[in-house]
Amino acid sequence: MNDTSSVPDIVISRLPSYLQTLNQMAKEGWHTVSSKVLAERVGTTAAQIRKDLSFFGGFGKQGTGYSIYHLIEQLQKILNMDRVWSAIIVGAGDLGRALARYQGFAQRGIEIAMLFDIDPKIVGTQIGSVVVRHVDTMESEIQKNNFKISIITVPAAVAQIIANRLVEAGIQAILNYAPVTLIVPGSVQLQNIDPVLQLQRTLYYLSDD
Amino acid sequence: MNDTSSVPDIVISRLPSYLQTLNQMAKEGWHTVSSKVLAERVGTTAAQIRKDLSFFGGFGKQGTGYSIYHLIEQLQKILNMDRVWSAIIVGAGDLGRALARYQGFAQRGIEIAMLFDIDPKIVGTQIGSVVVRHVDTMESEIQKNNFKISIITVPAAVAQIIANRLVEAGIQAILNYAPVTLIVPGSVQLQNIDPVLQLQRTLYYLSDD
DNA sequence: TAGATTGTTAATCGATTAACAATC
DNA sequence: TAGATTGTTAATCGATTAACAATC
Repeated sequence: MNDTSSVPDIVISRLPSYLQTLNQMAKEGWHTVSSKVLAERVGTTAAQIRKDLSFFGGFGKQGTGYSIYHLIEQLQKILNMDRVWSAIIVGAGDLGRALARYQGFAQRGIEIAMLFDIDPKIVGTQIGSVVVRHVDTMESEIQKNNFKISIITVPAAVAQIIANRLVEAGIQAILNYAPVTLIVPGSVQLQNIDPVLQLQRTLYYLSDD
Repeated sequence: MNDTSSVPDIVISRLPSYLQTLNQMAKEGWHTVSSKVLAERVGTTAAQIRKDLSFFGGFGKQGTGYSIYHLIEQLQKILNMDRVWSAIIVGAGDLGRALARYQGFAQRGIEIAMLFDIDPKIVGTQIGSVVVRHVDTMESEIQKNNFKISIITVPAAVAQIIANRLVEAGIQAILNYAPVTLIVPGSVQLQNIDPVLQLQRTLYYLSDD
């Protein structure tokens, strides 16, 4: 997953949540924040935040902390978030349609550009701001528009087939909602969302009434 | 989060995915599996699987591997998954409704028992197999039915307030879809799902065309 | 028996935390 | 200046991996 870079994967994975909290604090009117205060809001430790940021340079001032505006700007640049990314959704079932209408993507820099499905009955219908396209046109649209990001919301049984086609067409990041372990090349970023799996992780700790 | 137990949290968090793969293999007709083969399917290493399982005892046979049926049974018992758990959903927007209709919960042992919302226009309407109830009745239903698990799909602005009310009413596990960092007592299991955050984690690795 | 594979111990690796000199 | 807080180094902690005797 992480070949050349010297920054650990786990550090990268924490930066977006720092950014989210910083944006929230900016909206609340803060201008400056110490690693201690930021850590409390994020739910981590001051040392970890300073360590994580130090992989990319020194963004703070001793005695004062960090300029929130400046840190947001820097983190966005580091994470390639200083631009809008287009994403496509494959599978226009309940979940795919709910995601297509979800405003949170556009609000945070991800544009849902297209939505694909195989069912001729829904191909052509409007969901949110996009029209459902037939999945047979998926590869050509990916290549024509140079899409790099795809969200998979098809049934588990066909998720791997779709993933193969996406990778073949040039997709570099996949957010998979199907409850299966997808196999993709190491060069492709794979993130999984399975609410059932996440709930199952908590059951061990629950008291049986 | 993990007070008394000697089993690391991270081990517990991997067991449900082992179980998922074992169930898949059972459906494909396998009866026995080695740690090596299971590891390949799960996407981990044989050593890690054997180490993880060894926290709970010896489930395999040298030279043969593991009986899939037996291992499934044992893991389900360990994870408190040898029963059906009821969960409630708070927030009947697009996402809450999509989750209420999602068959994957029931198929894997989670029953969506109730769905709450504050909007009088949708209270009383049927979504999947449940009727939307007013959120004012949430606490009393939690206590009456002894619900332990809740899914939060309300807007970010009210997610913390809802979380507080859920915890106060006795909920022990929360699956949060709102894009905010919730503060809950250490005794409450919190899992977050934020698709935007997960996609942002991948942008760092994408090549800009 | 010979081959395969477990469960476990020891070695390695990597991540987190603590501490503090530097400095705003 | 005195107090606060950074960036970084070293110490600690915990998780993963490797190795292998035990044994099916």
